[in-house]
Amino acid sequence: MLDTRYDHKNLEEKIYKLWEKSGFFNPDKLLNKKAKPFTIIMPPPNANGALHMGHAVGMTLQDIMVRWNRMRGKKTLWLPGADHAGFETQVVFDKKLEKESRDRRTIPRDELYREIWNFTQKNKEIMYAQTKKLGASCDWSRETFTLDPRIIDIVYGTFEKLYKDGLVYRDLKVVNWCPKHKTALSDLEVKYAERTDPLYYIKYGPLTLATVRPETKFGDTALAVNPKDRRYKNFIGKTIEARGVLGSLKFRVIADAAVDPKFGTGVIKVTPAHDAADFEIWARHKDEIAGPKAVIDENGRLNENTGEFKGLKVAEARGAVAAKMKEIGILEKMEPNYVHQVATCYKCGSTLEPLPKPQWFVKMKPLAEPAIKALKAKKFQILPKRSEKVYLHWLKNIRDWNISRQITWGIRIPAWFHEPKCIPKIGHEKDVIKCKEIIVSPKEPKCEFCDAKYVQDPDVFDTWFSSGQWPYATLQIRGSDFKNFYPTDVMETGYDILFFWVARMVMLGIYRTGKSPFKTVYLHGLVRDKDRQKMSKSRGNVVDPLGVADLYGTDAVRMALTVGNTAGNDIVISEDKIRGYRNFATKIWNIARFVMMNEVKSGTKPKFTASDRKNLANLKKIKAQITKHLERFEFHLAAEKIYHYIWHEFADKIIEAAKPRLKSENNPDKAAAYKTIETLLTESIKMLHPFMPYVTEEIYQNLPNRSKETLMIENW
RNA sequence: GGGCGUUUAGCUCAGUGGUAGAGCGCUGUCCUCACACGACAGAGGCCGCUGGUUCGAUUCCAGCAACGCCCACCA
Repeated sequence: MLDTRYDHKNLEEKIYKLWEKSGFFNPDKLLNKKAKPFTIIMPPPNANGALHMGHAVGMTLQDIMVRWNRMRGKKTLWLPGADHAGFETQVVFDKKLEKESRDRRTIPRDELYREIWNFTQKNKEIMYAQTKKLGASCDWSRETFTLDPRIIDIVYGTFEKLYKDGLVYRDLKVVNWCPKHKTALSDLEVKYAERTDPLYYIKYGPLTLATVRPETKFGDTALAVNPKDRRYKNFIGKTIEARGVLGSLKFRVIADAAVDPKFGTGVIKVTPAHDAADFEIWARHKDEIAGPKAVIDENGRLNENTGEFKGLKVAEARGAVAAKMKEIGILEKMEPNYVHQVATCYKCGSTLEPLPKPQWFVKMKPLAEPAIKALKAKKFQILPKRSEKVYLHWLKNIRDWNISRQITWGIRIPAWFHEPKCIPKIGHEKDVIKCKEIIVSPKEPKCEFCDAKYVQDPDVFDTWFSSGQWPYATLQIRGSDFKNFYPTDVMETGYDILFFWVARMVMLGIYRTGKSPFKTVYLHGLVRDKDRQKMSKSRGNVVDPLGVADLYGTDAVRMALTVGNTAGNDIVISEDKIRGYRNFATKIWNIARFVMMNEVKSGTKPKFTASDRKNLANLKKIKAQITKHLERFEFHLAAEKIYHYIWHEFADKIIEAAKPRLKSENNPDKAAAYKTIETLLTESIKMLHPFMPYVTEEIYQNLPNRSKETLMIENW
């Protein structure tokens, strides 16, 4: 006889092992080879820490879909993995180094790489153990790390193809430079913050202009006005003489439509080295004005082009330069409270320094077009539906993607630069002009014409460039998986990475395979604490999903994360809610206990009453409703309905009504009462299994007559 | 400057063109032999505001307000 309490602590591990041993996590074990596939590629968690509640939400929803489809007889593959998470992991590891008073830039590359490798492998194992504890029924035989050599091969192949197709190029642009992390970032990794700064009005000879960044004036190469601005019509094309902080200067006044006549005085200074917009203005007027002249270095300090200000940090230099301007009488006025948006690093919040740097860029328009078409042609859908508009808007306005990162951790870019010295091979003295400056190749190239070495680009890819290829890459590295499981059915992930990851998977997936990598994208919300705060390590409000699972059982945590959780909306988690579903686990456990206690051994032929038949028919109706909810990705409604049915219909009404009949002597009526609740129990735990797999499986294992090895493979 | 979301019971959230739901909390009675992590009974909501459509709106439409989020090279 079962105990009065379901003992999750001692049973969960045992049950998971039972599932693993059964082999049914692997779709190849399925006997029906003609079964339709159902595939989910698990978003690989970053191997730089433990799983958090957000992961638990994703794992739960994915496992619900996977278990349900497996029970429906589909050839179900859920492929797990882990992400090396380039920049994110580098940041975590840099902090660790900082605590040990070490600096990544002074550690030999190979050594540092090995250290971080070991760090991620350790984290990976912890994460996998946590994933198992959450009950995830994924196929561990296909587990893949994003730095698997076979994956890197595919990523390199994509880069080479993009290069050949002219969709990847190296160019000098003003990029988002984080002076703390000392790397460029993509536009998506920029977080704009509102700041209140002084707006300085500075005299440039006869003209006055407004700027918040007087410290960059040493890099000015021109002044610009709007071509339609009548006030300055006579200045266009002229050169004006101005008194500068370091002596007198001459600037040409150019006309460019990008200048807003309503801002400040309608005149701006053009500083191509330290402002992306100015850089583009220069690009349009290359023959008229000088190009980027850097005055700020990678550490965010003024360089040798700034005279006495050399070595000052940008923030310090600003006031110092302004003071000097005031002293020499070129500071006309200052508005102290100018509110504007400043680009900051999404990780550390440092003000980003726009710096001119040669980087690798992906040309996005040609990749975005098919991704837009695919959605419009309903090749895939995004839930919630409203995020489709967000997706389309982003793709329509997409800009080229900087995929170079100046860090160690990641997949090194397979590009090689020709050494400066060029000693021709004998007989090729005239050919050396044909030596290629850059060669894209996974292996070190040799020059045909000279003995120069090629040196590999020290930079690594933006992680999202490789994880953007995850669905097809993970399937292409193994036998006939690609043929059997691609395109996948569902991509389940958080809405916060719609652009970072989902859109890029669609673009790269279509580019390499011709097909969208998935049919449905389901975006879940962010998990918040009871005060609606976003959970984060820096806030210190993270609830460890494994900790509460230890307390109340994984099933309770999963159920609490499912009920009330709708696509695209944030979810608030509280211990009270989890405790409530722990009570539900106990309830279903005791229902099972009651049914088993009242077992009527077969022998007496049951005589079903009208209400027995009604109850059995009603169950089918409920099940059809649950099925419909699951088909529509309404996990919250399905979970709530099952909960309500089991507790308030099955237990409260049907079982209560059956009690007197079960107390009578052995007869056809008693047999019918038993048979009815036995059937309802079996069906209930089947319906509940995708949501609360452990307790239902344990009940199933104790059932007097079960037909399958595990509940996991019962027929839905 | 664009776009989006939310506003329903004390709290956190589901839901619906026609008597309003869940978890936790609250009140009362029961330690009745499945379950006190329980049973039964109950209190508690002008379903943000204003207009419109409709026989009828919390649900559809428009406007407004509050809170929140995303996107954006106005220096």
